[in-house]
Order: sequence, then C-alpha cells, then structure tokens
Amino acid sequence: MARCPSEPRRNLAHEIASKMRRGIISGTFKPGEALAEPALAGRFGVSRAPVREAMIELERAGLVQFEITGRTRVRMLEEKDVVEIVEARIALESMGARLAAVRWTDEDTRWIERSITAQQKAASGVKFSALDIAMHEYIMNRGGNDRLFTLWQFVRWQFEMALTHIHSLQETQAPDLRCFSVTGHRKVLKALVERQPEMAAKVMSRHIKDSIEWYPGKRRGPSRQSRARIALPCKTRGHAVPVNVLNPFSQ
Amino acid sequence: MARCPSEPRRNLAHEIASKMRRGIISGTFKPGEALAEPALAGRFGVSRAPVREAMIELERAGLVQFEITGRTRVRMLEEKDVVEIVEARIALESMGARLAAVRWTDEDTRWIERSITAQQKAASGVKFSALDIAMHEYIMNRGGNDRLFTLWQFVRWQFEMALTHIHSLQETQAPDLRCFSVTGHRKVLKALVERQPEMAAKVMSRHIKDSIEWYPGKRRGPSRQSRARIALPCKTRGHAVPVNVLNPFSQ
DNA sequence: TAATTGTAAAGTGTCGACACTTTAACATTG
DNA sequence: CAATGTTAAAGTGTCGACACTTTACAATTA
Repeated sequence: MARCPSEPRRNLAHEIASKMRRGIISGTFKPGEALAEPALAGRFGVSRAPVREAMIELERAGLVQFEITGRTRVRMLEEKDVVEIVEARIALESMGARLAAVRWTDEDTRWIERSITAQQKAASGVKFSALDIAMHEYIMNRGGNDRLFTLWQFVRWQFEMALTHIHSLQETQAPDLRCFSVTGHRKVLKALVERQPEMAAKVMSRHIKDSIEWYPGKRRGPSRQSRARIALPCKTRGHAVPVNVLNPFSQ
Repeated sequence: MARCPSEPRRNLAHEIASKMRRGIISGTFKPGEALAEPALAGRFGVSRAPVREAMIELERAGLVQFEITGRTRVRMLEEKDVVEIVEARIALESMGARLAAVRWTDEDTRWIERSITAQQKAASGVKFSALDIAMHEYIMNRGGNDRLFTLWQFVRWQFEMALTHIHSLQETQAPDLRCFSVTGHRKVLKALVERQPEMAAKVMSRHIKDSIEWYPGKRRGPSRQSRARIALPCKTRGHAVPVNVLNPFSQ
C-alpha cells in the first residue's frame, strides 16, 4: 500500500535500521540511551559497518542523535519536542489532505470507512493508535506527493516514538479518545468525499491538534490551560491566535 | 545563524556528503549520473566507507537515489518533481511563517529589510536566488521548530538543485522575477511585522506558488494554461480549486 | 545480421584490523 | 576527604581485503 519513492537497498544496514527503528518506537531502546556500535553489532550478529550506516539513516529520521564526540544516543523527548512533532504533522498532513481531496475516489472512501469501523471496535489504546496512524498514512499516500510522504514518515516515526512515552495513553481513557478521534476522522472523510481541498486541509489540521490534546490526562478533551502552544489556522476576527495544548508528559 | 538540531559529526562522511550536496546542487553531478563508490573514493582521496555513509545521508535528503541493484544515481527531475517540491515548500513554509509571526521581533524586521534591499540590487538571477532562499531560511529558522527546519532543508536542497536545471532562470528575465518576488516578500514581511500568523501563512503560500510560476519562460507572471497543478489554499465560493503552474522545463 | 552465451571488468556488501580519542576507574597527593 | 593525575578500557573513524553480484563486451552461433 505505502509507496516507496526510492527503492530501499535490501542490505544489512537497511534491515538493521528498520529493526532499530521498531525498537526505538516500541521503547526497547529508551530516550537518552547510548547506542554503541560494537554492542549493537554483537546484538545483531554483524560487523560495525552496517550498524554505522543504519545510525545515519536513523539520525536523518530524527530518532537518534549524534553527539559532538561521535557517540550516538536515542533522541530524548521533552514537551517542546511533542509540540514540534505535532506542528510538523499539521503542516504536512493538511497539505496531504488537500492533495488527496482532489484525487479522491469511491474506493478510497470505502477504505476509510472500513478503517473507521475497525477503529470503533479497537480493543486497546495501542491498537486504536495503530489504526489511527494507518488511516493518516493512507490519506498521505493518496495525496500522491512522494516527497511529502517521505517527509511525513520521518515525523510519523517520531510521533509513534513519542506516543509510547506518553504514559497517559495506556488504556485508561481509550474509549473517550477513540470516540473523539473518530468524530474528527468522519469530518475529514466528509471533506475528502466532497472533494473540498481547503475544507479537508482545515479539518485535518484541527483534528490533529485536537486529538493530541486528548492524550495528557484530562478526560474532557481540548482545554486552554497549559504552557505549550501549537500554531494552527484558527479564524478570529482579523488577528489569529495560537491555541494552547496540554502538557503531554504530565503524569 | 542557521541552527543545527543534531550537531553533525565532524568526520569524513559528513564532509563528503556536504561536498557532494554542493556538487549536485551546482550541477557538477548531473541528474541520472551514476555515482560509483570507488570512483568517488578516489576523487576525494578516501576509502569507500565514508563515501557509502555520505550516500545514505544524500539519499535521505532526496538528492540521490538507490537502485534495487545497489547502485546509486543522482536523482532525476521531471516536471512532476518540481510540483512536488513546491507543494512541500508550501506546506512547510506556510507553517514556518505562521510560527515565526508569533515570535517576530523588530530585529527580525531589520534583517529582512536589509535582505530585500540586497535583493533589489542583485546583479544576476543566481545571486538573487541565493538571497531569496536565504530570506526564506531566516523565516523558517525564526519559526523555532527545529524539526520543521530540518525537513525544510531537505526540500530546500532539492529546490536549489531543480533551480540549476531550469534553463529559463538564467539571467534573461531576472529583473522581472526580482521585482515580482520582492513584492511578495514585502507582503510576507508585513504580515510578520503585524504578527498575524494566518495572514503570514497565507501570503507565504501564495508567494511561493506565484514565484515558481515565473520561472518557466513566460514574462508576464502567473498564468493558468499548463498541465501541472499545485494545490494551494485559495478561496473560491465553497469549492476550492487547484491552480495551474507553468511547466518549468519548457525550453 | 541478430541473438546468445561466455568471460572479464567493475561495483557492491560485509568484514576485521588498527590508530586515535574519549571515558571511566583507580591511585596519588595536597 | 577532595582534587588531581594516571592508566586501562571502551568507542569511534578509517582503511584495505575478499566474496558475491551485476554489468559490459566480445566471441560464437543460428
């Protein structure tokens, strides 16, 4: 389904990069953890060369960080980083939705409807998140812009990594989030079905911004009380104002 | 000035990646050209390892392409690619401008004003383009979102590469483009000075879209006659319509 | 001539080795 | 005890080598 602009090399380096990516996203490798090449090479049963090459791939994707000394660590996440990631998602996905709206077909509609149905039946928060992201991926892919899609993947991985480190996501309020998020998805779908690019972009922006505000710990949805802010298109009379977002890391 | 989220390793691989990037952007390495590791290693007087690592960096930035066989080529550019690059620029830079508007200072204003002055005095098309991109970089940087900035750099390099391969840019209509583009820059600056995020995003989108339509060969600016289309926020009554862009590769 | 096959050249994927740098543990000294 | 110097361990940067694969070319054949 997902397209791959530049066919990936089928070598050890790329394979290890994929494994490492999954490991970082799933939390096997924790933020700030040192990634020594000899240790990883031993772990995967290869020499250091493929490991080094994999590290470069992960660094470009923003999942690990090179220090001035040459050492590599899993990238750390603070509140500020989540805001950055969400802002980047909004930038890319609003354009993605805009593009997808122009080329939208009935088959696409059916795909999304099936996805939404599955989302409603999702048994757990993590299962729901997987379906949620898969739907966003589908729309980004349908935008037809390979470069936009590639950039989006970088952000998507960082977002998934952030999700696993937001404690409050775990199970607790899954039903509320699910219900709220599905409502947003329906609005996005409506704009796409009606082939209204601007509406799709706008609704997508709001959906992403709103859904992230559900994660923190509050149960009643978006609020305006916290410090971090996410810029988003929001009409006010003449002077637009950035809306607040709750702190995703509050325990 | 430009920030660097993850301090780059100061090793041969990164150095070579930079040189190769400059070479690809400037046209020393032409689109479709094969990049054999032994040849490059000899050229730079190093072994293959750093070259391999540099290739991975460039592939992630979208400047080169890996084939299924493992061989590497400078990425080729068609009309479709320019559309993708510009759409990605619009997505990223509209958000960048939105963010920059919130944090805009008088010092930033002075910087941009100096830049615009220099742009007006630019002696050549290439010189103007350099100043133009530097101004866009400044604004992206002022957005304060490191991830957005990093993603933007990828697109920026691809855009610069595309520019060197658009024949019509060379000198001929430099004055017209310059005049037109500076007008757009002033509108962007106005929105930033007034700290209107939505206005800044909107004006930036339109500026990017319009300026690329100048490159083709026409002298009278944006037209609606060509095949390729760039999606852009543009208000129509209820139903937004993608606007056309001229073919940048028409000789 | 055109197609096919065999062979050499070129290129990639991976590894182990070595030099240099940073880190960390330990011993020394005030 | 704290501060400092010392040394061994760990880690990175780079290289050359070798096996395997793909490509290019030439010879062979229909």
